[in-house]
Amino acid sequence: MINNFDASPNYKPLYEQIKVLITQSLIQGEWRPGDAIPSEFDLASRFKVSQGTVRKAIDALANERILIRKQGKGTFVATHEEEKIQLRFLRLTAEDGRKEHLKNTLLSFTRAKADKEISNCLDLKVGTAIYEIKRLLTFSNRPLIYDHIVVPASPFKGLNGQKIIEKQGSLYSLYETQYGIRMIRAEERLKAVSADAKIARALNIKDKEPLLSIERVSFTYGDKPMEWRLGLCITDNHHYRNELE
Amino acid sequence: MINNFDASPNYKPLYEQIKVLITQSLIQGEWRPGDAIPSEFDLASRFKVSQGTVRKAIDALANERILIRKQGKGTFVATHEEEKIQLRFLRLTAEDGRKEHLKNTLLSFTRAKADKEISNCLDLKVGTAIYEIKRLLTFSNRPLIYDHIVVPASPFKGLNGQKIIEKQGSLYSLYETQYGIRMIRAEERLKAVSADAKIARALNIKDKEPLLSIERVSFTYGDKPMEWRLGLCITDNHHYRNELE
DNA sequence: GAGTGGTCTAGACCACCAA
DNA sequence: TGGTGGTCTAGACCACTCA
Repeated sequence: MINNFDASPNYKPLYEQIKVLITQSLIQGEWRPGDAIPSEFDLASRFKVSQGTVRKAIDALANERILIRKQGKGTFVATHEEEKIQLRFLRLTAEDGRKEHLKNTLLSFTRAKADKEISNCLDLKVGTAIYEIKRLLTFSNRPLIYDHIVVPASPFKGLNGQKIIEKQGSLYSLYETQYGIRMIRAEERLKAVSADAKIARALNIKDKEPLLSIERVSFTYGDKPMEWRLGLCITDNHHYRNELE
Repeated sequence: MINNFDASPNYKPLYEQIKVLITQSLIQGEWRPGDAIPSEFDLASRFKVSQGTVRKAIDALANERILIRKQGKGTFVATHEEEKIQLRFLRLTAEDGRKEHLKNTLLSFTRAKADKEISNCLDLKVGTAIYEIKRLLTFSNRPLIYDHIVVPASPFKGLNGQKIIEKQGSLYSLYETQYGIRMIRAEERLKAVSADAKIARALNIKDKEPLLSIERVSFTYGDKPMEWRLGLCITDNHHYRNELE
């Protein structure tokens, strides 16, 4: 670790370098989701910097919700599991704000090859093996979301419909517990669309009813895209909440 | 400024207290949008704390994009004006990502009294005077958004249709330059809806076409709600982009 | 009580900017 | 050259957790 202030034209602050080193350990699986990472002083001596510098690197990662600090206990690799709101990325809320019972129904699970569009989204070569999942999400016994999900096959080797059915929770927690893959952020594109006949039947609504279309690409450590999904949502009695800053 | 560690049950870190003091100066208009605030050392001696503590308070405010740091120059009160992307809160993007020429057309400007719903959203008493604005936003000569905007009248005394027409840019920059009121964050609720006859005519589309409905409440310093708006957007060739973290 | 993260200070030096 | 923000260090002490 060299503090090369003006030596190099692409100078990076020490704490940024530490941040990269910690991220690399996460990518390599040295610490898995839910694990405690070494204390700030341990990391400081390992990287030969002061505790304050390690602290600033961890601050940044904690801000991005990649790490979770717990006073008196330690710093932990974030998981979807432990989040109170089970579904971090699910922004759909009932108009009256009440809690709802969530259920998901698997419609299909297939293995396929990436076409041009998918390979572009997930940064794969055309023809790479992928898994495709279609499912229905039910809120308080009413189907509200039709999901179409695509992931590359190789990092999720052995994934199958049975596993998805058994694990009744979020797919993201399945990714973490079974494959050590955590999604750290996602990009979404929202549109209003009309339900086509097939979707309308699945969601038990009329043809042409307006649906909120949510296309999402999720990224894991190192900003690698790992999942594409398209959700079609009934929003007559629900809304997608968002906060702008 | 007292470092009352265990003295008080509702202990707040010093830097949080400093943050509140700075925010109060912003609310009271001591520094207006675009102004430089005093240097970290000046604030430190004013508040009788170390420069590092002031720094941490400013860090937090800079993260919330309330202040903007400029190395070598100073720290400034953020403005909508200086943001490259003129319309910070406008998330609508063309499918192909190209830049578009924006224009807005005022449909109506009226003075009215807050009903129950509005007074609830804006934290006003029922019957408080408000201004209502209806306008059309045009992207590259095609009308894409029908906006209905409500603000309380008293903080925006003297606002009228003429001013809105003259200032062809974002309403938010008008609020800042004319009234010193800056919106620091907003909450949105998105839904897919069907165009009713009136809206369809205004947007030059067929009845019942799906529209993206965006209901937004914007907040100024001290988290005070100051504007309600409902936007109805055509999304056949555009999408609302969002990032989840 | 030992160990962890959280706050606060003081001081050194670097990078950027303007006059 | 002087002033500003940006980085880094070292050390003190507080708050929380657990054995």
